[in-house]
Amino acid sequence: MNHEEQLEQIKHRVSEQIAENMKSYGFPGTIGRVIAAIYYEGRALDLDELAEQTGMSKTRMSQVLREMVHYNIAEKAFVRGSRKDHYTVEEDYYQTFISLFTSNWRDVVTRNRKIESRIMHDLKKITNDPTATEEIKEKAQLYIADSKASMAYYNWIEKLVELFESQQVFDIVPKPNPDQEKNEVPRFK
Amino acid sequence: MNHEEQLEQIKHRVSEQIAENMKSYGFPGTIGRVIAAIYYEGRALDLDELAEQTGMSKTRMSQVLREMVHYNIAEKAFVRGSRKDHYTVEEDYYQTFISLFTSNWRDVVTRNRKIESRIMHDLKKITNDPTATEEIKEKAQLYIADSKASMAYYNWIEKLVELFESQQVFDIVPKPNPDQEKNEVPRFK
DNA sequence: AACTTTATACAAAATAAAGTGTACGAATTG
DNA sequence: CAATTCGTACACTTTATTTTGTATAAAGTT
Repeated sequence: MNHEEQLEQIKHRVSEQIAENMKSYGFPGTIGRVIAAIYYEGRALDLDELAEQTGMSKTRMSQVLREMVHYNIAEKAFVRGSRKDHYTVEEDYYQTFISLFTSNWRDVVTRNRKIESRIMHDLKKITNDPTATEEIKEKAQLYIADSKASMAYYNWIEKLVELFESQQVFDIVPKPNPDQEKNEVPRFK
Repeated sequence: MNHEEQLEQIKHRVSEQIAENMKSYGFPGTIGRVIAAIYYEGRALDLDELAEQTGMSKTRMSQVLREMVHYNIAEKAFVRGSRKDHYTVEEDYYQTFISLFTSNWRDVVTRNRKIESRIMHDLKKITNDPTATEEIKEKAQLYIADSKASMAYYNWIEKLVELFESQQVFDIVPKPNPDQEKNEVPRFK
């Protein structure tokens, strides 16, 4: 294996590594391959190019990029002279990490608040029902307390999301070595 | 549907809700059902009881509980007079949240450090190879910079894990309403 | 030591998720 | 306005994960 091939192979290993990380985080590995492809090309790619680079179908690219846009880790880039959609990805690792988790957590909070409020409604109907026994009402009261505690917990997650999204987290846990390492965002290629 | 049944149905909805959350976080939904079952019973349960409560096979319970112990969200509880394994779960939502993510992130950091160090080794071999062209060496040098940046990033994640595990995160994002809500840990049942 | 009881390894089945190919509608071009 | 290009909806296939059933090993009991 010559040097050129060795470097290609390393690109491939990095790509797979990122894919594995995405899987660990509960996202499709293909997201990782897309990130790597765009990183290494160093420019916005269109769906055909991405399909080519990742060895996936164009259909799949369409799906994955939509997911990535939803998670705020990719965005359409305007490329003059082409009517294809081109995509760039967030190039700051830290930001990608933050976006993945915060958008996920935010979705969870939204969903759970809806469910909790419906449950709370049903429980209150029981505690206000004159035909319900004392025993039942007591139990319902306990569940109401649980539900309130859950709501408080979702508020906490929301606050946590804000800590990350506001970048305040970097005041608490600073990015390492801002002088020894390059100060700019790490870029591939 | 009578009141008793309504309360049962709410338990079931909460159970499914937690299951969905686990799926969102990239973990099997069954973990959520186990948490709910033990919460609602209010005591350590054995594998047979858990299988019964969650409607899963005993085999699956064995697997899931092992996973949960690995993620630090369940532990074996000693129950005198029984030789079955009994399990309790972490009852503090916040702690469960923290454990799930930190153990996951920690695994990612460990795995990636190993891979990066192997990649770094291969790249250094190229930069030190007298038969390699200048162009190749330059490219390798760029990849080395990338790899260093990645390492720094994994250090950051590790620090983030420490922020959560040390409970310091609660100094930054406090648990809400420590007086209005009950001060103790929320408990089901 | 034979008999239970319990947990889990292993293979197979069921379910869920990822990925593909065709087809169609919207936008663009000639 | 016919022809082309592009993205994606939809139905389908493939692959991966979850879950089960059987079999076995380890530990406890008689």
